[in-house]
Amino acid sequence: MLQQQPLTGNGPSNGRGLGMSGHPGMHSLNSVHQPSQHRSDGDPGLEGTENGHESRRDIGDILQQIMTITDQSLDEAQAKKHALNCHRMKPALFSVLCEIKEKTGLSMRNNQEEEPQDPQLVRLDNMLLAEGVAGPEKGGGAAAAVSAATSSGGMSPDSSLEHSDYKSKLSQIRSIYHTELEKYEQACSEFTTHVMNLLREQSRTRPVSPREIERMVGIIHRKFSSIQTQLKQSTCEAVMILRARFLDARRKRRNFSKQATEVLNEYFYSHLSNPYPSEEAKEELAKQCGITISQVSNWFGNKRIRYKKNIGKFQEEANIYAMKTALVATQNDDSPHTPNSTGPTSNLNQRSGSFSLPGSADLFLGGSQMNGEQPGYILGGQTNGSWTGRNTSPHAASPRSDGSDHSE
DNA sequence: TCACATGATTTCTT
DNA sequence: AAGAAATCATGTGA
Repeated sequence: MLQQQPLTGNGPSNGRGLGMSGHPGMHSLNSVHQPSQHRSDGDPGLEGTENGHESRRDIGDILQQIMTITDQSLDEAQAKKHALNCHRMKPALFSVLCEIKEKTGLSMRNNQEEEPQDPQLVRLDNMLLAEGVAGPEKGGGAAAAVSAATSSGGMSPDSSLEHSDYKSKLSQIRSIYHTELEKYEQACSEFTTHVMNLLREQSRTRPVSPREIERMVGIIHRKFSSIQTQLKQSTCEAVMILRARFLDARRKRRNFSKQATEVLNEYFYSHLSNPYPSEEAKEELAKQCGITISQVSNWFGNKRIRYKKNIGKFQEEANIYAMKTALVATQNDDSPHTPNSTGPTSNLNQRSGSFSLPGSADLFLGGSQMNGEQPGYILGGQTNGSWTGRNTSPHAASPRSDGSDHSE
């Protein structure tokens, strides 16, 4: 480690002090602490004279006063400050400080670099904007979240309640955020003004450039903006929690509408030999039922497994849908010019092309009661009561795609 | 409150 | 990756 230089010394090569030549009082300033050194360097200066002693005492006093100014009461300090301002040595001190500043100023200038905008802050800002917390009052994330949530399960009657609850909570967060932000901004500007006033006042006794004031303002703003970042962070967290809760609430199981279940059941029972809707059919069903494709898939998955597990239980339901579809088909037969306009499944039938009309083997459920026994004819050739011949793709090997699936 | 229905999720199989 | 099967969690009606 380097040996620290004695604070009071000029240093081995710094006999010139801090470039104080030309200022009559400066030699004395140095000599306050090191009179013996100065006396021996042959510089006549002011030493040894009455005047010199007096000046030395003056400067010493001034420095002493400056050093102890923080220990004094405000009134006392104010008085001292006034005295200092009026002191005859003040201009000298001021110009010394100017010179020192000139020398040290270079390093300060290098610190003026504009900091790039904090990416985290940018992210937070973007998020708050997207969530509708920052920026314009309406629309934005609230609507987006609501639509995202509702798209996965259709709009149930009470969803509007939850929706408004979400919105009110979000606007609560929003108002708190804006209040706090305003408070911070106000505090920031108050503090900035205060500091600027202080610096302006100080500029009477020490050199304070406008640029320096500007720099100080920048520092204050950065400090306050870090507080604002924290506020933004907390707000984002609150929004995330609210949103998660809202979406969780939406995720709660909700029975599909009667009409949706009917559409799905009609498809299921009219394709009983191969109840595996294609992607296209799923899409169409989803559209008709106001649910998502994955919900259609879930429904068919559940239906297949539950049907298979307890065919007897579903027999009645199967018959009802078979009759229904048969009725629709009969009506279609009666009015051949509007063949696809009657039932919910007509579109699907048309779409898939091979889906059958009345008399389809799928619909031939017969009147005989199954008593819970496995109805082989319902399940077509898969007499083990399972469609799980998944070695053939359900879609590709659609039983009626070749018109041969009439055996049930 | 309970049993059952039902939509969703998870794990495993093909 | 799609589907089967098991399971979970909630809705619903008695």
